[in-house]
Amino acid sequence: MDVSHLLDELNEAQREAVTARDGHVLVLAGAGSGKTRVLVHRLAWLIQVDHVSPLGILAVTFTNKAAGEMRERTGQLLQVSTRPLWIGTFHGIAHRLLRMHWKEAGLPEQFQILDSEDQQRLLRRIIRDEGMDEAHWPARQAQWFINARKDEGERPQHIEHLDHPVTSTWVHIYRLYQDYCNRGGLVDFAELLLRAHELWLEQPDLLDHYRKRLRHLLVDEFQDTNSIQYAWIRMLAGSTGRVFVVGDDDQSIYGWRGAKVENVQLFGRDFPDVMTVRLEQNYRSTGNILDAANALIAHNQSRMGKNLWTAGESGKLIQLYTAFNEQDEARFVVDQLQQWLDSGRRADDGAILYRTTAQSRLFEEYLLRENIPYRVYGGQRFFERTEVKDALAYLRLLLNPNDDAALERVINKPARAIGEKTVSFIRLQARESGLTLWQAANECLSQGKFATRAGTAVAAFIRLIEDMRERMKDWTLGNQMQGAIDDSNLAAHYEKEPRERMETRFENLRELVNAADAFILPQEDAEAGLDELQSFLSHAALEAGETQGESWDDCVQLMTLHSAKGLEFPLVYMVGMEDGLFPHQRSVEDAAGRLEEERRLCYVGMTRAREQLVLSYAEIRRMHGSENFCRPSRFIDEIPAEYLEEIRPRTSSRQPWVSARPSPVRGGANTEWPFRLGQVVAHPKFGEGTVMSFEGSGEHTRVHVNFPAIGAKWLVLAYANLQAR
DNA sequence: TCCATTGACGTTTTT
DNA sequence: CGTCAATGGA
Repeated sequence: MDVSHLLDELNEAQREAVTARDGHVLVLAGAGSGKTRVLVHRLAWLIQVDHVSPLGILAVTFTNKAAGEMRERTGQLLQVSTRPLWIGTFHGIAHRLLRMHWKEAGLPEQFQILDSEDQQRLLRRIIRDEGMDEAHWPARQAQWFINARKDEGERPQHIEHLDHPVTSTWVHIYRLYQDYCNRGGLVDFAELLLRAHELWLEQPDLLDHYRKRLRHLLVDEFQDTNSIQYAWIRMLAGSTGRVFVVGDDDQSIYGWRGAKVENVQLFGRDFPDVMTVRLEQNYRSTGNILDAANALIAHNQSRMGKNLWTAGESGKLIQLYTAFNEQDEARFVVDQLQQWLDSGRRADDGAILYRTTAQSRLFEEYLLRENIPYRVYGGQRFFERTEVKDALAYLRLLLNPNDDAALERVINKPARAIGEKTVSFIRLQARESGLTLWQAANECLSQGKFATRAGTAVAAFIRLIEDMRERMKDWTLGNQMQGAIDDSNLAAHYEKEPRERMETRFENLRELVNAADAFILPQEDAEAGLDELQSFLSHAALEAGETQGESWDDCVQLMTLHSAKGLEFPLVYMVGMEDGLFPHQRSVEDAAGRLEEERRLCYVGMTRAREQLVLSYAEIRRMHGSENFCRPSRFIDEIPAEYLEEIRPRTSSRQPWVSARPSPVRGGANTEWPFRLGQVVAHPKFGEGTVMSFEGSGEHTRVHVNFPAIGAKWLVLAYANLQAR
């Protein structure tokens, strides 16, 4: 068979990976080195050359977008249907397994997926019911604890150090929460993975079946896998499966949410005969950008090592702008973008990348003022909107009235005289008898435990749900959706809101009905035994949809560095390049490789740029209400000067502060600061440290000093007794 | 039950 | 400074 069309468009390293004959393959794919291309060609190669049945291949990604792209491009390349191929996200695949084997997994058939908002609300509820102080035991932290444990594959009984009072409290909450979920048939995101893993652990026959069927496993973004995902892959592979993973340890930026870069190294140890292929030729950026990025990332100690190169030109130098303050920074970026547009380039060629979401505000303001169209990534997704989740909660109750999360959400929405008092009474009953809220409410009714008015209201709600279920059981999904919105009279609830808000809500509800109308039960969901409604609800949870229906075309792109991963733009601004902001203070303080992860984030940002990269930082930034004197990011210092071109602010003579680069900032006209930023000072107790910033004035002046031994500390200048060195 | 004021807090995000 | 959630008076 002629396979030249599969190989022609690949370079040597890519070809080596795609055509690997046996064993496992680890592809270390640098930024812009054609990672997706390799994955897609590998799929095609397996099918067309090795004649592997598409049914025997599983390809896993992290995001729905990546999964869709892989399926799409594979279809284009192969010119055959990709439907039999199992391509999906870890969560999507775990979900499908659990649907097919709900009995073996110990789940009710109508189990529902809990998104993180649902999860947090449920936890807040539990913590309150326990009579615990929410300020001391925030639901957010409980959520973090539980998900982190689940990501490590741990159940409450597996967690040690129960003698530690804080840990044991969280374990207690974990246990209560899991009981709630089990009673109501609720599965959170982490639980999907953990259950899927346990399913195989406890059902060797089932595992064996899948091992025999799925001989080829492909994993995208391997550096982002967490412990349970890695364990899941290992288990499925067994000793017969062949695993092909693609990743880049230098682009691992999700350690804080459980990703384990170590898995990249572990892979070579845990799997025998791993062939490692490095993709280092970059097809995206200019030489200068790549050289600068290489130099930066070389400062990381723990890496597998890689050096990007390009056959293209070295291109323009990286521009560095020292802004007077954050307004000046925004003004500079927006002015330059305007020039870019004036020169005939497109707005969506440009991207502004920042470390924290809050930074977008000022740029939006200036872009708006200059009438430059822009789009902010992130933010709320369609299926996460309040009104959408409210309407879906009614449908969830039709399927599974024991869904406490859904019931809590809508039992009094719109107001139907079931106030906090009645609800907490039901909760108490449920807790005492180990029932779900729905069961407890029915119980209370039949035993006449409610006061007359409350009883009538609760009975009416129960009847509402049961009538809906009865009436709508044969309706189309779209009609069910519309019916649920109408019968519940949700509109009454939003009508009390401000006009504009109400209108958006109604608009979104109409869109929801449209989405339900247009929904086609996917074949794979049908195979897993789902009906339309179940499938629709699962989709709503697993792929929350586009951020906005907003027009996508020709807008400047604003996003965090994290969300920029995987994207590319001709013109990239990395703004707020200041120590404390980027790298973020929290990452500098916590030890344990956090700084290296920040550096990787910087590397990710730089390698998004195709033609021109612009870095900027502000000398003074207002944060949390007070002015901060900033030091340029250490990452700027790590980029060799030969790749940088400094752009001076307009008229430097008018400025009260001298630029921090190359010489450090000086107190200038202000004599209140006896030290320079970056100066080494000595503290009687903490030893020597570096001055990072000042805050406040007069006797309130505080100074931020980084002590190598103990970390960074804020000191009140008047008391600290610091000596210059 | 509702809006308005107050207060706490202040990385990163997908599923 | 700006946001969000919780509290409390009408």
